[in-house]
Amino acid sequence: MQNSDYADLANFRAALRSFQAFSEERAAEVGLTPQQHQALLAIRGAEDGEATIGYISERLILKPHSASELVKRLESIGLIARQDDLHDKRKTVLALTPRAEDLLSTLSATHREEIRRLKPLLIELLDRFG
Amino acid sequence: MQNSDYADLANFRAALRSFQAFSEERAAEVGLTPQQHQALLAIRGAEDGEATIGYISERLILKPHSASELVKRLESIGLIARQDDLHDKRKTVLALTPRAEDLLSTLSATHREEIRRLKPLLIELLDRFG
DNA sequence: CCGGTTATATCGTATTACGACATAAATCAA
DNA sequence: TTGATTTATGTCGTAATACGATATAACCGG
Repeated sequence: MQNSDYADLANFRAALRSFQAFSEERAAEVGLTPQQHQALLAIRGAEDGEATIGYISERLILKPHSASELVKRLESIGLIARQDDLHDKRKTVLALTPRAEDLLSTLSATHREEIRRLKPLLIELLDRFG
Repeated sequence: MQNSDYADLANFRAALRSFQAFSEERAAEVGLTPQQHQALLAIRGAEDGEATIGYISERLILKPHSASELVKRLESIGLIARQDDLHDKRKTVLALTPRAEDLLSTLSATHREEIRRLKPLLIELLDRFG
């Protein structure tokens, strides 16, 4: 392992952090935490009826009860609506409220731009790993 | 903005989270938090004399006083050594202890493997953004 | 219909990044 | 040089949040 290998790793991590920092700022501008933003995105990107607490838990890699708390907060600020699953009454299917749709639409547009902007750098950094 | 655009974003974020989860697990296995691991990596990847509190702050995108606290914790568990900067007495130059070197060496090898493994997926996901 | 599993929820706790604030050293202006 | 400003680092109290432990209801196989 050479010095440059460590530098490659450090640079890759710094690029990821840069993206996260960007994302966190945009989210904060509309009053969301990063987790809240990504939960909304996970729900919006899911198939119909697929978005449950357990699904959020898988996609955000959280323990189910942590996802439960995250969803509770989102519901309390009016960004998520729950409806019982008809076939499995243990489950709660989640949907975005219109306001959440609006917020996420704006966030997603700027995020797509930022990812396009970072793409060449990320690919270059990835290529360092052979 | 189409459904697939949201799915692209959600899938990209999920891939990043997957990498972070991997990294967090490896770090935890050797008794480090993700931040501690990345601070060590930042120091190891820096040029000679470049690794200061302020440098950590920039690379990990933390407020300087948060980096100060992070470094304090690393010092207290014997992974970082401080030495005063000769030319600017405000600064503290940071160096890894031998034990930190060992830990980071192991972590870095597995991380390089994981990045190589994830590379095709990440590039495919990035390509969805045009 | 009973034991085991799954999905979700509650509560107390530990961690940690932050804001507000502080200090010392460097730098710059007059 | 002096005085003001900026830079680098540090301390303290606070807020946010993910977790472990634990709980409950619903589902499922035999």
